[in-house]
Amino acid sequence: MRKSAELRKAEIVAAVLDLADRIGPDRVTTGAAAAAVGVSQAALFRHFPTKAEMWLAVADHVAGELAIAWQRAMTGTDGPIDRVTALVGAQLGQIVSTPALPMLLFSRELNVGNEDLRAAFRGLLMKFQGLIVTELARGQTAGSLRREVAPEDAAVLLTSLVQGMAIRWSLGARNFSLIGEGKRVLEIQLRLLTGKED
Amino acid sequence: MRKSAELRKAEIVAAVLDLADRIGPDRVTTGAAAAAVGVSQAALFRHFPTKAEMWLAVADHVAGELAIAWQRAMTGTDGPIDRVTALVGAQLGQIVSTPALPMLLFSRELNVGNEDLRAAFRGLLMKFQGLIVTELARGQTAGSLRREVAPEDAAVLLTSLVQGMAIRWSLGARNFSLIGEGKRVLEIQLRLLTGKED
DNA sequence: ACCTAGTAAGTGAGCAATCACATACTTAAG
DNA sequence: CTTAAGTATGTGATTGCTCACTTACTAGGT
Repeated sequence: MRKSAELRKAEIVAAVLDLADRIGPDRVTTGAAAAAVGVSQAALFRHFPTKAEMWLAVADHVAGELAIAWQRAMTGTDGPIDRVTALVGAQLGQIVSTPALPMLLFSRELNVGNEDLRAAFRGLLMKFQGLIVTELARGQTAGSLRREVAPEDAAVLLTSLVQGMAIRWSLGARNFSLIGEGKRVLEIQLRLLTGKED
Repeated sequence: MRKSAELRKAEIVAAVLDLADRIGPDRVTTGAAAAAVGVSQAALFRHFPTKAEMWLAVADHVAGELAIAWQRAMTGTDGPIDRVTALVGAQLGQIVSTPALPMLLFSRELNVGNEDLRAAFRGLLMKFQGLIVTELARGQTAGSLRREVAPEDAAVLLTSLVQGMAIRWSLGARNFSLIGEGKRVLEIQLRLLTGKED
């Protein structure tokens, strides 16, 4: 069947993400992606000049989805601590709906000899970290975060938590709710950071 | 030059780990590993029947090194909190001396269709987690860990910290001292967990 | 008529694994 | 102590396979 290029590209990107989750990013071949979409392998190269460009499109898509989720988290909440909770929740939600995300971020496979892609993903991580630091700093001046912990260090603890939970979920046959468990542990960490004993 | 099989195997394992770090585990070909050792590609199959068996030997080596490091951490310290510090420090040290470790542990590439290897690495993670939980539980009965945090949850926070720092170090061109920064952030987290304000 | 999305059939490169053969060590007999 | 047989480690060439990417050609939409 013939479809518009835009639609096909989106289909391909979705298929690549799905395959990356199931078999690992580096095992995603052009043939496998094409078969998942239902076209010939050669058809892929109508839409992307090289496989590397295809991955860049995937990165673009992921970056867009993350930006939307972060935006929603920021506008839907008041107060720094609530915002941090929402940001972490958004991140966990994105991981659940795009389970290949941790592997894409953490596997060097894709990034070796693909500097653009590497930079794209690193930029995403740093942006998230930056949002968290900003909110924590705001929280500290408002008195809701312990004074003796630097916002940067607290942000490291929180982003590590997301990564740790994601990896645990990814490796461990996904036998628990990432969002549920993540939020539970996040609350523990936030209680430690705010000093509240509620 | 001719060498004993034992020596060669060790050389190959070391070369594989080095290559895995530099180009990514999945890009380690038998040819590349052989070249790194200085023998022909065919020679590899004198020492390992298949490439998969070669990776199992790598896993064995890594597991041995980790076990030694943990053992040293446990016997060299008294008191639960010091032991946790030493265990985390040992883990960070192993990552520095075997930088491919996080990728091996967290990348699904190698593990898909290689269930033995996957099980080997997952077992290592669980063993580490178990050691931490045990020490934290001991610390809690001794009163040095806050009562309201379950040892399992605290262990998740601590192992996540290791993973988060390792990933940050791995992605970020290694432009900081993993051990130095890791221990600094670990101390912050431990202060939060113990409730000590020293 | 003309572009656009598609295809079938390649091409060359890189891969794990095999094979026939070579050369260094080990061991046991004379 | 020498030497011949046997074994352990190594090699170059090759095989069968998969991959990204190309080329020549085709059909649907406007």
